Amino acid sequence: MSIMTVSFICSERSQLSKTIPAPKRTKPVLLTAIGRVERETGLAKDTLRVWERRYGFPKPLRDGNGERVYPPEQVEKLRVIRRLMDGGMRPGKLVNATLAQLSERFGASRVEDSSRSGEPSPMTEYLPLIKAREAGVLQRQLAHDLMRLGLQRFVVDVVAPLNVGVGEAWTRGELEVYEEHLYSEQVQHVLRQALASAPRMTRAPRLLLTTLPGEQHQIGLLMAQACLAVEGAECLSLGPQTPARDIVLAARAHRVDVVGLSFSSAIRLREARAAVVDLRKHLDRSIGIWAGGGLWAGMKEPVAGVTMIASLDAIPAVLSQWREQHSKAVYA
Amino acid sequence: MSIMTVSFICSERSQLSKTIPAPKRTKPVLLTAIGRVERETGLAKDTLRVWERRYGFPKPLRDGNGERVYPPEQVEKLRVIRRLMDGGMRPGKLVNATLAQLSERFGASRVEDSSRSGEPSPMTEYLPLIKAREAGVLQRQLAHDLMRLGLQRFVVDVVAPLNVGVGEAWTRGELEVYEEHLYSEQVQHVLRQALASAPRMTRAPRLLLTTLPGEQHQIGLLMAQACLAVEGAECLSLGPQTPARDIVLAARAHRVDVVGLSFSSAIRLREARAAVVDLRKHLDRSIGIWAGGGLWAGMKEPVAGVTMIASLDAIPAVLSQWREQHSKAVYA
DNA sequence: TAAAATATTTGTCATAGACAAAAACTTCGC
DNA sequence: GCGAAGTTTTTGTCTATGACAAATATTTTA
Repeated sequence: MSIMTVSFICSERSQLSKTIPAPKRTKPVLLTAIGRVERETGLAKDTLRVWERRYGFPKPLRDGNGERVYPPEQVEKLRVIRRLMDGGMRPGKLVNATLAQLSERFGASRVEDSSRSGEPSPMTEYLPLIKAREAGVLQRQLAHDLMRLGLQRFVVDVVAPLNVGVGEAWTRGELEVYEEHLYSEQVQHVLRQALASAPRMTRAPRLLLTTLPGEQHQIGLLMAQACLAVEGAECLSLGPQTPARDIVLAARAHRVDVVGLSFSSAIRLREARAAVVDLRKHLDRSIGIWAGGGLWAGMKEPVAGVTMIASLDAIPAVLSQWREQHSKAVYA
Repeated sequence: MSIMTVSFICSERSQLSKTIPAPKRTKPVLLTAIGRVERETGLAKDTLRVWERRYGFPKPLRDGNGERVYPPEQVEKLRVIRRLMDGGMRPGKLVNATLAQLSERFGASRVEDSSRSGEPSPMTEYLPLIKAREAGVLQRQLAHDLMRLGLQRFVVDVVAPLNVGVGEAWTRGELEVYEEHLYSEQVQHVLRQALASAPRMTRAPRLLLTTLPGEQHQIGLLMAQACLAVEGAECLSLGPQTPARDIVLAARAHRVDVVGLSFSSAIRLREARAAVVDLRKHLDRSIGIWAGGGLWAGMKEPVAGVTMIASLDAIPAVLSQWREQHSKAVYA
């Protein structure tokens, strides 16, 4: 699954493309099997079954083989519940509410951030652009801010708060998934372009950047890469979702000084902690681990041998600290 | 899970970064719970349990609660089996072989492609660069070929065969996962830069590009975007893994003419087919669906109302056919 | 030799019970 | 009233075994 075998090549010319013109008619009621519901909602099969047992929802129909088939309303409600849970609510209070009642709760998520009207948040400027579905305008505005502020400030003052804001807006039900996808794609585009034109540094430390399996979000990675590049660190990105074993192999092969990992808030703190602890066990002691992402701010007990970086702001300090500690041993 | 809540911001300055210097010592035998094995190997929990029951492998230890804990050798063997299965072999023949025996079978995958020495395949040129772990050199070589050939030919003649070759080399055990990750990252980088400098077209058809949930590979998407951009089609990419429901919403909101989906060979044909059929049911009839990816070449029965594009070569033809069919109705 | 029929392999789904970690709630001491 | 400590509830994930249908392999038939 994690490996690419994209093959756009095939031998027979006659089969390169085929279309059948007439779309066939099917009955309008579309039922979804449990496997697909899992993929669509992100709720594990076990969870769906145990909810049914405990709360009586979802209550799927059964097909000829006694297998669950979920009508679209239930899938939709599950999707909404999932959203609210990502915002911190608990399923027991949600499953027996009607869709209308659930919608009311969207506003209940923390709204204080955007209403703190003192400083003009990037959200007030960008949210309309995202909602207006103007990809071109959005991208130009981002590029403009990048030019105006420089890469470092652009990432810290614009992109980072925007990510938080977009995530919150989504939790409140103000943004569709596809709007968030589109936003994400535009930001990535601008960041990658900026990184391409940044001069390639070869100063220590050498960093290997990636995310662990399950963490799909590339933006955190790109933001970190940008901040590190500005400070002159040599970055090597593997993209998202590298298995721990391969991180260890890659770190050795490329002789990096530090492995940098990015975590979004979509991952639960406990799992993230366990994964980092695991990596620390396997990775050579001489290689540092820097774990970045806002979720670490909420952690009580730090992990031994791992530097938690809860804010991009902290990157320069961490970098110079590393350089100070290693300057005597290596260069002096 | 599919939503970004990356938050690199936190309120307390004092907690922005924290390190504990001394890595604690733990016993060297590391056991893995079934959930993590699923994530690491891509084999579903149900599958792991049913293999244990049927074939006697894997045979995990049990912890205090009677839960399975897998020693690293077994996880490693599962990883190898998974690889060989991706190459078309069946688990029943593999699980009871030793690791050494399994390694022998790597060569059994199709090798004819690379050995067809008549034409100089891009693989012969690039594989050493990937193995040499020279990210910079690799990227420069790609950029050079891009300049030399132009975007269209670069994608069709270099990137596409390279993807196939890298996938096959990985199946044969010649490439590590992290080498493939690194390759993928460099290619993406070059493609995105090329796309950025390509002029923005506004000719019909308007396309919405994305992949379905479960399909993570962005390269196919980028290659398609490149080929379409060259032909002047207006592309809007949502990035990977947009749920079907959100594709429908986005297609309506952005008033696109066609939804383009990319599929890598990592996904099974049957599942891909089912997903496309499902999308066709939900999407407005007036909006076309183009499904790209080599796996379609092996399909017997096409899906009604969906254009299967098994090769990037075919994109220009499909485009001009679309334009011909729609020129009378819209522009004349 | 190709197509059709049969057999095997294989992944996924079902049931229901159990348990531990996290969250929520209660009590206690200051 | 407030924070720490203890108790209860909630919740996700795990266990076990049985079943079945789709995919693949094998044999039989034309």
